[in-house]
Amino acid sequence: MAMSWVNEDLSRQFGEIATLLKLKGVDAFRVRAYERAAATIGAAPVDLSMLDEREIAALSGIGAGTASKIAEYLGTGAIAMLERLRSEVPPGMVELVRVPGLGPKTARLLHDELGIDGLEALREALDAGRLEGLKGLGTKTAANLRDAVARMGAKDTGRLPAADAIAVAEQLCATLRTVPGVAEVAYAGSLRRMRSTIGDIDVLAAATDAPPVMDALRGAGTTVKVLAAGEKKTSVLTVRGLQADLRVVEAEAWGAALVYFTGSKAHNVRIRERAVRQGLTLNEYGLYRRETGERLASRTEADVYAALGMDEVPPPMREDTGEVEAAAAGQLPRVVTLGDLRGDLHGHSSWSGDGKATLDDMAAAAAARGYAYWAVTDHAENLSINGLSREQVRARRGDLRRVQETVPQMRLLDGAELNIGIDGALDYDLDFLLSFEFCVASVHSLMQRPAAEQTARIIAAIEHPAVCVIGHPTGRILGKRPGYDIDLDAILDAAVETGTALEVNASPRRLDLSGSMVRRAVERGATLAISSDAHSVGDLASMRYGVATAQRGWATPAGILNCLDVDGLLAFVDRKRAR
DNA sequence: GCCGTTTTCGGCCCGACTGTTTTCAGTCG
Repeated sequence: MAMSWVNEDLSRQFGEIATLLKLKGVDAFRVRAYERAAATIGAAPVDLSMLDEREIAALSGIGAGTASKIAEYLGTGAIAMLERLRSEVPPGMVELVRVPGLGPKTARLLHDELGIDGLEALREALDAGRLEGLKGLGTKTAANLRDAVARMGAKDTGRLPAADAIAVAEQLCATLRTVPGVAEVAYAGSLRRMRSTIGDIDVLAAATDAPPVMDALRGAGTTVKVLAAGEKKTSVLTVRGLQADLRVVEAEAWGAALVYFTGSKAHNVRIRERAVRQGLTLNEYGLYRRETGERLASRTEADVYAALGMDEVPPPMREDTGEVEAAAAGQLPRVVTLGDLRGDLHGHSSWSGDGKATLDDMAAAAAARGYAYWAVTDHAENLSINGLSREQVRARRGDLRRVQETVPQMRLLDGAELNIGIDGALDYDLDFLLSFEFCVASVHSLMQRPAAEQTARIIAAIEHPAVCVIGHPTGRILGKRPGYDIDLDAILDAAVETGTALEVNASPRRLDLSGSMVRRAVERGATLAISSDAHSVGDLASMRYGVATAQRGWATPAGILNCLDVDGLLAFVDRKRAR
């Protein structure tokens, strides 16, 4: 994607440096420094090519050495140190450490002793039984590696879209809640932080007796293979090639364990460093005074952060992208929460071909969520199968007036989700468009166009007086298709200039804008709309994933369109139209 | 390599599990 291509490439290159250094066996702290730099760069809300070397060195985790390498990359397009490392480390070793359970030490051993230079050579050596007998490697290790290599060849591997992982995780949690003696169960990890794709499922349980909970996981219907089973922790392979890790703790340690298990790893390392500087030590059982061993906090996450002298950090923000410093200074932004939302501005009824519930049912469910308004934005005429003709729009308006009577406490807004044509043209005509109360405009076709063309068509829609929100701005479907190429900064500038909002589509299949794009939008002062894009009653509950995604981008209620009350919202529409 | 309420050197988060070891190294998160 056009956005932050420089950052992504740099992040990848520093990640590769870290991997190669690890394979060379250098000091682990140096490796960690490069890993941290890669993470910082990958999450930076500003394109690094826009900054000078001093500003780059001011980023947390980036010092003079890394900054000069970044400058070198920006000047020459390459980092000489990386080129040198690539020539020094046999290429196949990078492939070897991708095998779960096979780390740098073993990779080095396999290469030096057996000449194994890649996955294929490892397979052959395993088949020939050549690993057994190597010092430190027995028959069990060989069998585990054989399994791991075989799994790598299977179809269902790698990260899953959040929507799929949520389904597995919730099923797992439900199973564990039925175990006697279990006080609390929650999923943590990247799922709780609401990353858009999920590598594994982390489940935490509080119970007086751990073994029955472990047994329940091993026996769960979703469990394919047990990878590790100890007193405090069990790891299994579940359906869809997803690993699930379960930790069981006493209820008194719940908060500390939740902090630990939610991560991110980088966030944990940073707050543990902070603890050490205060003469404390933090682990999954609590925050302790170093000298006396006295436990200062552990029951809730709020207790732990408070005892560290920090604001409590919402899980989606725990990525070590500045939140630790901000929370320590008491300056963490008060990010948007579900309770701040006054309505939902993108939803469908059965008037659209793809809507699965009637206007009555959708409106009743939206009202039951306590919304002050709900915009029904059925598809417009240019979406051939699902769209509404003008005749159907007029008929729906009659229906809308009738349904409005049934939900007196909530304002139903007569809306549409328009189609952005290849040249930026919209459905209907100007007068008809202005007869709607609220319009979202989205790209639904011709998604593989060059960035310049794609950007221009979206900006054309942004400039249209009837368009209040651009729906799912990048068009990505997680696990299925990447977003279209756009120049996000140009789109953000146009949105700010015209007073148009960009959507944070809350569907866990989309999460579009992404968290990092939200952060960029917030930096540039763009208005966002968090919308469920519900096609069914159940979809309305997806809003929480949109809120989490907005939190990942540090969005505050002040920048969210649907945190406004009805009057504020309608004033926003009027201002846009007056331009 | 980074960093500072130990501030330009000397530290750097902490624990669980496995396998192959008789006390611990390697890997993972």
